[in-house]
Amino acid sequence: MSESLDDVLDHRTRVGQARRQKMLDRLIEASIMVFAERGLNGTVIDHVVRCAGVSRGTFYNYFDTIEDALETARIALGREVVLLVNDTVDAELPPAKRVALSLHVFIELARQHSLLLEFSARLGRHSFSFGSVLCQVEPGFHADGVQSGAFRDVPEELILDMLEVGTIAILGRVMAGEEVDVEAFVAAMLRVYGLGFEESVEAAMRPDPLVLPSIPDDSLLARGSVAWAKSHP
Amino acid sequence: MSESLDDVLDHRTRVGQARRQKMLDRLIEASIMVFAERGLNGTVIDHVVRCAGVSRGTFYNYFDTIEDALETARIALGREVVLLVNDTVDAELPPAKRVALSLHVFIELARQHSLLLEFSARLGRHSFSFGSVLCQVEPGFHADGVQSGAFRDVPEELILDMLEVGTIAILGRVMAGEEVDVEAFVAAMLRVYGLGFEESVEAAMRPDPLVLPSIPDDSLLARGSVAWAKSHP
Amino acid sequence: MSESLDDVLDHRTRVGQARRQKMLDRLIEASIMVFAERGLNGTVIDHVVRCAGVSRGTFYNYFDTIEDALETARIALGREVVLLVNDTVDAELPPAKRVALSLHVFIELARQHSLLLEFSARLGRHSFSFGSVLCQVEPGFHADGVQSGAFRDVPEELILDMLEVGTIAILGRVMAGEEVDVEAFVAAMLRVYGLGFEESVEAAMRPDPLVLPSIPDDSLLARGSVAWAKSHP
Amino acid sequence: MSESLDDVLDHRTRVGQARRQKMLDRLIEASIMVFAERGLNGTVIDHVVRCAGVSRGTFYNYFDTIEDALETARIALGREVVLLVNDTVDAELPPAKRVALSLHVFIELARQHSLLLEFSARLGRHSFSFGSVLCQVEPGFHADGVQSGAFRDVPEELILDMLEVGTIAILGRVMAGEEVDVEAFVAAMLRVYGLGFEESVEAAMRPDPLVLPSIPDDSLLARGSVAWAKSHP
DNA sequence: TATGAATGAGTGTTCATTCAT
DNA sequence: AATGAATGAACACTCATTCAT
Repeated sequence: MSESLDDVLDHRTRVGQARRQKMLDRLIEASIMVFAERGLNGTVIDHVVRCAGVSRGTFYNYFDTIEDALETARIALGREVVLLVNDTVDAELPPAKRVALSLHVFIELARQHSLLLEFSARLGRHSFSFGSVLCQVEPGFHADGVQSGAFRDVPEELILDMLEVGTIAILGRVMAGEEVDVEAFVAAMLRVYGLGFEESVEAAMRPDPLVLPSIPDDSLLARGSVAWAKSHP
Repeated sequence: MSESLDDVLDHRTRVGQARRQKMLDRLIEASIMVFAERGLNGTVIDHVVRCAGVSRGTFYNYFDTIEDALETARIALGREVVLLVNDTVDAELPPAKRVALSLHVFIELARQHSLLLEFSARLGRHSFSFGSVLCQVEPGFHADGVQSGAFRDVPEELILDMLEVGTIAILGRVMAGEEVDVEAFVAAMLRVYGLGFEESVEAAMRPDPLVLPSIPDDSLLARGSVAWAKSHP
Repeated sequence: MSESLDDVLDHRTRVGQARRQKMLDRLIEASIMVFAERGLNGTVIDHVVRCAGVSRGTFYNYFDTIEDALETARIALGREVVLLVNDTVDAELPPAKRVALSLHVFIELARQHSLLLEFSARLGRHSFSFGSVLCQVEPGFHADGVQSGAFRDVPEELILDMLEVGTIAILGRVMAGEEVDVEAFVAAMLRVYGLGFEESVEAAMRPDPLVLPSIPDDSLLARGSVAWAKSHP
Repeated sequence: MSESLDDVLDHRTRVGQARRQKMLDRLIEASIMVFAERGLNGTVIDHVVRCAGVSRGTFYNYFDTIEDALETARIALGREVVLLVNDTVDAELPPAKRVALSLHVFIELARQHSLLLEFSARLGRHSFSFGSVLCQVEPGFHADGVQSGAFRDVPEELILDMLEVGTIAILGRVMAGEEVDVEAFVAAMLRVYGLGFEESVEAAMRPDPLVLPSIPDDSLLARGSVAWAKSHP
């Protein structure tokens, strides 16, 4: 019936932290949108705070620099994407199929969410990259593939580099509205892994239908896409 | 013994044009150096004019914006590199060998001229790219390769994209001082073209000794490297 | 056995006041330390509250502005120093001796407590001053000295000015780590009072040993010095 | 009848330098006025540029920081004052008389030019000081005085300190509109030098009439005073 | 054509102050 | 009374661009 002092303090602490987290989310969401729209060198702190509808000073309560905001945003968005891709790709598939499917899912995800597409394409290596997504989804994956004979012995950092910059290049073309032969790209990536031509083409085929992960309503991607749609009619 | 008025005017015009060209060269050289050092977003007009030893106003007599200066600089430097690579690579070699050799020459050229290395690696796709070098060296090359069966039928823009961003990624690692397995990279690129693994490894081997083009003393690369060496001891 | 309502309220009031006083002391101590460290224009409210380990808002419950905090701090510290000096200087000594001894004690006190030294030297006339110390220790002292023939008839505010700014200048040199001839300074001050050269030199001699006041453990100076020592190793 | 290229360049150079010097003077004059009005911590770059009627950017073409502007201003104004005082004080006078006269002239100068008064009083030791004026007017002066027996052997830095902070204190009172006994102050300063009381009083007497230096119309002091008068009716 | 001073919009950063909890 | 997040005015500094000489 009556609260102790501790209860009160605890309550305050909890409420305070929740509010803080909420503001942080708001800023992150705004950062993602602005960076997606204007790229790394086109966005300034003012854009972010205006998009978030908060004051200049508030930004500095959460970040030190605009790069810091980007860093935080890309980590948050990257984590979500990793989980989504992870949910979709069956761990039992053979390595080449898994790489191919991951790529297809990631690219299709970007196709369907311009927010993600523009964020990735415009920030390039300053965004989280498909390479890092793959690494986080399955560390040790490349070594296993080599050992099982699915892949050839190609330096891992070379593969990750090519996956990363290759995906960025593809997304750039998608963003530009070009027709893109995604299967050809995926096949090329598999050949970087060491697959032969026919194998690569075979494994790169896109499943039909391509099953996409379901996106929680309160995810950055969902909320961001809604806001994005409003401002990009 | 005496000159006509026309002669005089003509002489003046010629002298004027020569002076203008000289100033332009000076600004281009300065631009290359500054962009190589500070990248796209780190360089401002002041850096260029101070490096060239001219006044602010002069810059605007030759360029509209700093991006304009970069554009001019990359075209000039790109043209030189195209010629150099062209000089070195024997047009009689089989297609895969020619791609491989071009890549080796280009990368080695960059290795030996930090100016070129840093310009390419730091500017990335804002620099001229290896892809465009290859296109200019031999347009129609890819189609011929496909027709002759040397390459498989892979979309040309995909290949050029991968060559471009792949080379940039490799140069980035070289610039960072990392050990880079260039042959593995070249082989991967050849597999993008559709070669099988063994063929790709075979064709990607770097000739020993690798013959580099001789660089004219009055080229941008030569003059720039000298100036570069002075300021980067 | 049971308390009346009045008793309860009274108790609450007393407890509340004690708590308030405690917080005030904490803020004053923090203010002294921060101002000693960063001077008048280098310190902002945040420094004080962080040093005191309280929240921003609390500051405003006790002070209106940062200058207000300084004012309160200097008065509190000034009062302590006055008492300390007063304790040490024998009221029976002849006037010149008393001035000289006060100066020696004050300067030595500052020498031994960097907190006091830096607070005084860095804040200058925004600190409490030796002049005001003397005034509070013995009002009417100057007039008495003149009447008794110990001092000449020199405008009192002139003397206080010179004592104040002179002491600050000396402390500045001490803080800077210079060798300072304190006796020469004291003699000069006595000559401002009107003493002849030889007299001034004679009266300015520092007693050996110089007896310093004992500093209560719960004084600002003692507590501040302990905290100061922790943060200035 | 015709100019050579060299002549043209030379002319341009001279014109350019003259213009630059003029703008510098304008900024210095504005700096002096603003600092005199608002003190060290009250003035910001905007005040100076608005007072000078130029743009923000222009300030940075001449100074790095506001402190830099102050430094430049104090040196310029200090130099003028040194010359003025120097012009007035007869080098043949005995040392004590010279010190006394210098002080009288300086203080009277400040009295008659509020610009100088407020600049000195408000900036305190951040202004040029009387001590430094004296040093520049006659280096070696103190040592000579000691050797000739006019002064006693008192540490020179002590004397300069006292002259400096003492003069500032006096000017502060003058600025505040108080009645100030300047002769008593001068006498006190002479006693710091080691003079006996009667000698000090005798030598400190202000000549009547006190001859002041004539101030050139294009001096900072003259121009500044005119501008000052306009804005301080 | 070359010069370089002047401009001012744009941006980052600080910090006193308010206020809901 | 204590907290600390939010605010926004104030200020420093940069840099592309213009223009008189």
